[in-house]
Amino acid sequence: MTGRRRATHSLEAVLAEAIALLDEAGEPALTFRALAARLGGGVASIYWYVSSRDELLDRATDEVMGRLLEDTADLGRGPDPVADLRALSLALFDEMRRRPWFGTYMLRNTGLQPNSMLMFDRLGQQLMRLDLTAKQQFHAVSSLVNYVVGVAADMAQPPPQEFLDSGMEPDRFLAVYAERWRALDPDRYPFAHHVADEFAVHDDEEVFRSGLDLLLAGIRAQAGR
Amino acid sequence: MTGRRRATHSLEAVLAEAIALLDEAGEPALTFRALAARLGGGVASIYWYVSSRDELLDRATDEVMGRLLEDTADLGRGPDPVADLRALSLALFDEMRRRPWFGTYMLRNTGLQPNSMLMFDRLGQQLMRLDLTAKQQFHAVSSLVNYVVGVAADMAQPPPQEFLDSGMEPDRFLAVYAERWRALDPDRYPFAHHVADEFAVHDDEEVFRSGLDLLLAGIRAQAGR
DNA sequence: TCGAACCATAGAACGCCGTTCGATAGAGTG
DNA sequence: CACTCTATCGAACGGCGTTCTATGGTTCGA
Repeated sequence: MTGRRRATHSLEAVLAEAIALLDEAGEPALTFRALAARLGGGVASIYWYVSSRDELLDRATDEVMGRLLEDTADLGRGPDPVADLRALSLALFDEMRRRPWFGTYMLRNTGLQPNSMLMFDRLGQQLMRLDLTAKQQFHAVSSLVNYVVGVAADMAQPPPQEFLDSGMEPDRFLAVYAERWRALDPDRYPFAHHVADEFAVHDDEEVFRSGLDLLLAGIRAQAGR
Repeated sequence: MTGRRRATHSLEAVLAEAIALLDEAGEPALTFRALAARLGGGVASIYWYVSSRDELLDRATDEVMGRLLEDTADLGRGPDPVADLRALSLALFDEMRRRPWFGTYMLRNTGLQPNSMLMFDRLGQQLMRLDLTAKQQFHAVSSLVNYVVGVAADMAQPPPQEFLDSGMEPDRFLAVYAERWRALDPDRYPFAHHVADEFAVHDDEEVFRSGLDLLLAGIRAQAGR
């Protein structure tokens, strides 16, 4: 009944607001001060739930991965393991495009988050259905995960400051870059000229898929089917 | 003849010391204060040569890429374009393993550094020797570069703090992780158990090569040779 | 030889960050 | 009611990138 003088939090609320902050403005926007302001409390309170910024990012990442696992729970039971591998990879990639910070942090994370490990295992389980040695399976999953995470992290980079400042639409953005490719010395950069038109109209997801399919084709060939 | 009262720098010296700092202690170690101390001058002086920390990293990265281009100038004239592609990719990967910060920054960098662009073009020139459409060529190079940079960045992550603190040798490190895999619930993590032994003895470079060869096999198949 | 113009250097400060410390409000318990 | 334990918070610390302003040192025309 007396007016509340102090805010009250919970780990769930902290993670939820942290993820919201990350989604809205990217990784650099997640500061303890911004987070505290959102929670309506003081900075130091957050340390009750989380012992460092790194752990906060860790937990946020694992939380998102957990949701992704739920959303894709049905993938992995199809007749063709390679098709399941593809579907899972695409789901992962989609999430990383939706949340650039997610992919970037996956890359940094070397630890053993429960849900990331579960995702790794689900991919591996598909490989176990193929006729490959354990070593081949391990290599295949590693390559695949590294490819997905690496490419997603790469493509998730925000456009340089100069474009954010100019308020240009993202579509024009590619065109401007293609123009720069064409402006290069053709003798030194023959390939850039050769593919400038492709670059100008390319779709990141399609590029991702084409590399993914190259990898999957290789895996399929190794397994002899 | 009179004692020098002020330090004197140059862009070359700034870049050289910055690279030395990065090589010795990684990206976080590159601070303007540490760099100024090395150069024997004040912090603000560095801004005469470079307008921000980002530009400093940019220039350092491009400098390293320039040297790498020189060192590998002979690659790219062999009879088999795919073999050249492979050799270039391995050279890139090696450099990124030697300099973790280099790979990590390549990932972040979306801009148009002259030497990175040259490397991209040299890879692309190999693709031009294959019988593929421009679109296929563009996709293939993108996939390849993304794979190399992504995987290298992933593998370049330093071991977690707990290991640095414990003073454990890097070899034991893998073994400890493998032990953790084995300690997981076998019903929830069947694949982790299945490949724990492989993981315990794996070699990052071999894993990289196996994925690279999957990609290259796919490209070769596309080109019909 | 002098002084103006310019290049390069640097000290000090600003604002932001993650993190720590100590105080304390409020809920639960006898 | 007193005691304990949980959770909250204001204030401060040290380090960071960056900026401002002053000034040392050099060059060069008159």
